[in-house]
Amino acid sequence: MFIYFTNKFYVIYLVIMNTDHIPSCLECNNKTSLFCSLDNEEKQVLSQNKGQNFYKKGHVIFYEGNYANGLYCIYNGKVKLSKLGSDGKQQIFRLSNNGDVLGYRALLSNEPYQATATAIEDCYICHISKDRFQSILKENSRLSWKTIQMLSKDLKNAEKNLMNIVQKNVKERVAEALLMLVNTFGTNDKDYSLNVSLNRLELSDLVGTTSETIIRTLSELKKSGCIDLKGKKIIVINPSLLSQIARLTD
Amino acid sequence: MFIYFTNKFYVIYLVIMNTDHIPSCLECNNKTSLFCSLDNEEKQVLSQNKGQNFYKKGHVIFYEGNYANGLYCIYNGKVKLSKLGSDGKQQIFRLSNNGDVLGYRALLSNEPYQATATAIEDCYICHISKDRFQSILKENSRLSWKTIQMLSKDLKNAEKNLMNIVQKNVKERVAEALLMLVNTFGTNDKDYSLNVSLNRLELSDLVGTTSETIIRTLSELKKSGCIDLKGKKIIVINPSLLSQIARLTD
DNA sequence: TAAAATATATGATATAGATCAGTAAATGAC
DNA sequence: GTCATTTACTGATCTATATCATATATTTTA
Repeated sequence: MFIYFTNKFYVIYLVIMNTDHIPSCLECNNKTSLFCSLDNEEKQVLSQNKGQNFYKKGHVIFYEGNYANGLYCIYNGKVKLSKLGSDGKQQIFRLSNNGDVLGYRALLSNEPYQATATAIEDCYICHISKDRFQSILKENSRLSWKTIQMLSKDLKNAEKNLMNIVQKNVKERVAEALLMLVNTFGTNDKDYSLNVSLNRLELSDLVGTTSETIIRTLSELKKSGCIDLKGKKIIVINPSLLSQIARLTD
Repeated sequence: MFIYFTNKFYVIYLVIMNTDHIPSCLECNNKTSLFCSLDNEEKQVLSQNKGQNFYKKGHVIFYEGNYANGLYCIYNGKVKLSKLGSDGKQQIFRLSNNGDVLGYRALLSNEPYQATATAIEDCYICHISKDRFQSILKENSRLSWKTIQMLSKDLKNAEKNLMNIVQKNVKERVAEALLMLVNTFGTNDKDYSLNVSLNRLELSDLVGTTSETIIRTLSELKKSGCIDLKGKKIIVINPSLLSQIARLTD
């Protein structure tokens, strides 16, 4: 249950999936998590002292510069990881979904978070204590292996992003980002629109440009028949044309 | 011994540090390598079937797109890791020095190399077989831990690079790159010039710009008294001014 | 519902840095 | 030492995209 105050009224959100209902790691239904390879006993250990929190859309899970005392694991929801530049402009590094783990890089290298994690929709997120994670990590070679795999994947993506931003123009990058969003979050069953709510500013933070340029580029892509725009909603009509524009096919 | 052919003559390079002289991992004098935490027995295992090769400046150690069947470890020398964009322009991701490990990301995630490794000076590089590395990795939690640390560090750098390229202008990026080069490779004892030989094109590939722009920026930095230029050699005179220009102090 | 606030869209202008073109200097061949 | 090749440098344009300004549409508040 979540109480939300406006100026004169207060509204009680009665959310169907309450934090009380987040199960132990043993019963977690996310099938792609870092911890899926653990056996029941280890999952039990991991679950001890597990924190479970609700984050409303727009709220911050952790801030750049703070120190990690644990690991976040998204039970349900979507999160953006971004870093604020000295000129106030954000850069989004990664978007995370159900089952994804947050803040592990900082925890592993024992440094402050170098990015801020913000809920881009209402989220239920578990918090696993540093000690429990590290004790399992030291003993369990499957978990270290999975951690290594996860880091490798993220490193590869980070290098690919760098490459893209240097070598591709905005239109190509936007096209690629849209395809990534479809891949990561899928589309709405009813109107086939992208299943993430990112506004134009956030899209520009993801692509590394400005909101005006994103807007112009989106309408250009609409004209060429790749996508359709219904208000802030984006519908990918022709993914193969998009991937051609993104130069993913050569 | 290395034989080098020119048009009409052939020259015999008699190199003082011959490949025959690369010791087993047990006697390796690199103190910062990934494998330093291993005990003698494990180092012995690692050394079995170890390949040892000489790479002349400019020669390629492995190519983007090929599959890894092992791990490279620099005994002595300097290497650049770069990726070729579709327009023919390179991007340098990382520069490696004595004791550094190459190609582990591809090995760990069992994917083709996504970057090309090229010697930027004459190198002696060991090659450790995939099997031996992975068998030790599975058993030895200290090695997995160090691997995780290494990946975390690289991931952090990759994200920092992305941030820099989006948020900083060329002058700031050049200043930062020069400081990084001093940090990583140090300076020549005689003339205090940078202890790496990168030409202007390679510098531009590192910073993510063109050689003309690098040249203009270097001469600008020379005018403001940060650096001095002697031919292709670069001498950092005022590092604190450089780090101010790079906006590393705020 | 209307009013206010916020987000999206579009047009005009500015600019960092790429590209093109050519000269000068350094390096290497023999 | 001389010629040839490569690399460094300089100047003149050009262009993608940021920035500024303003209008329109959508969402939120009450």
